[in-house]
Amino acid sequence: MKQSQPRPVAKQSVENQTTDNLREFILSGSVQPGARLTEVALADQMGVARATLRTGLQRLASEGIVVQIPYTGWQVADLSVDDVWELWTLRASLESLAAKLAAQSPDPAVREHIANAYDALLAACRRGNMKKISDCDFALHRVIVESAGHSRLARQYQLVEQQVRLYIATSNNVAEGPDDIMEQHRPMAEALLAGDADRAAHEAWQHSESEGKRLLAWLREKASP
Amino acid sequence: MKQSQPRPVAKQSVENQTTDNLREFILSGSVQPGARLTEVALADQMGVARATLRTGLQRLASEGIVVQIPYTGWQVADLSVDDVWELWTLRASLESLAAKLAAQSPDPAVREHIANAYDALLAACRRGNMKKISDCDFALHRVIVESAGHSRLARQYQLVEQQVRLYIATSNNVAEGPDDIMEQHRPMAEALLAGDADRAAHEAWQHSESEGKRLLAWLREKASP
DNA sequence: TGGCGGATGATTGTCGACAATCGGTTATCT
DNA sequence: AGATAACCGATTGTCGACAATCATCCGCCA
Repeated sequence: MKQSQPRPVAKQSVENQTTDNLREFILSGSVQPGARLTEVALADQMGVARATLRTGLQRLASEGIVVQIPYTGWQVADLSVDDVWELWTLRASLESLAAKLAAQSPDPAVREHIANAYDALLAACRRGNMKKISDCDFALHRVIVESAGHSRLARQYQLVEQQVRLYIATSNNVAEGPDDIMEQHRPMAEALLAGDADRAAHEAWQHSESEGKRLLAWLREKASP
Repeated sequence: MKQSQPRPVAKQSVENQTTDNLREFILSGSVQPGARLTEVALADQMGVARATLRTGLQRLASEGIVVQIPYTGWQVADLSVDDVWELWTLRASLESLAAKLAAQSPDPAVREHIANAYDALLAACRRGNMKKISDCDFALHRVIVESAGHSRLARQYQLVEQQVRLYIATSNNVAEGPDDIMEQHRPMAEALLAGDADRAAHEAWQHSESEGKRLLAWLREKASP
């Protein structure tokens, strides 16, 4: 019986806990991009010393989530349209590399995981449940990145995703129909399942690029009413 | 007369100075990969409080230059062959994106800067001065990355370069002849100067990949005598 | 009234001291 | 003699206090 054992303690320094909690707080959309954060208030709210909190803030600054204003305060990063373009092109480049490496992988489990994730996306699209589609879309991308077997790539991808999430959590994303989503993912998924590395890289780039272009067009339209 | 004015003070916090000095110290090869660093000794040597030094170490940890061992000490990052592969593939992907964006740039100055840097590399190769060749090779790559007009890309490229430099500064790099270096850079440079974005991206990837493969082969041979 | 300089409050930057943890050594038990 | 537990020194983790900086406000002068 599992209940006969106490739960193991997940040891984590206060610095790391503080950093993780702060990151989650910001990425959850609880504060707006551009919002000012002060060490004194946050340290008080989080029940830690200010120096401990500074470690967290500096970590989040290196992740691009906050910006340090010396002697004045900190701000939640506010992404311009150019910033979004940079993040999206970077993400596309990383996805392209991930797709190439995943397609090259000799491990049959890789092919299987990607096929399962793609099938789940197709099933969600046929059911038309947009929340489920979004989840499966995200899951497919994550499986591809994890299948690349490249820890730095996965880490960079996560950092870029975080920053994109910071922006999108405070904006309504452009909605798309299930048929479009299926069609967009088909060439990339086929290349991946066929083990065609160059085509997988190319199609992953095309997919990300078209997605990014649509988002940028929407942002520009929103910025000029 | 310039001498009639005192030199302006470059204001920089002690935290940032400490971080920069520490980074330079490590990247200069003064300490070996895997070497243990302690906060007490470094803070004493650098004449700052330990907490100030911690800021620097944590920053360098996020850059991949040092590794934190909780309650024990810090280590200069020691790159395995797999690490080098990861850094090299990441670098190739970033260079490929930079080449694509630079080739797409409508600004004629971009074309001119790349042409100048390529000409300098060719001239150095004809003279056969290996130090000069190395400098021009590096300069060409840097011009391409800067020409992409993508600050995050430039930043990521620099971070990857730093880590590669950490490793190579302590190893003898594989020497290559001037003719080979000229030949390797020709397809990429031609595509860039022709404004052919897709070919520039492809050739940049090919160039970086072949360079990385040769380094990895050399490392694997060195690891098994 | 407008501009400039100084003061002030709010914040961050830096410091040294105390608390927590780890790895190695020594002592004790079987 | 080998295994285990306790101890200890060296280090990092965390804290609160003092120092430095910035932006804003107020007062003064032309």
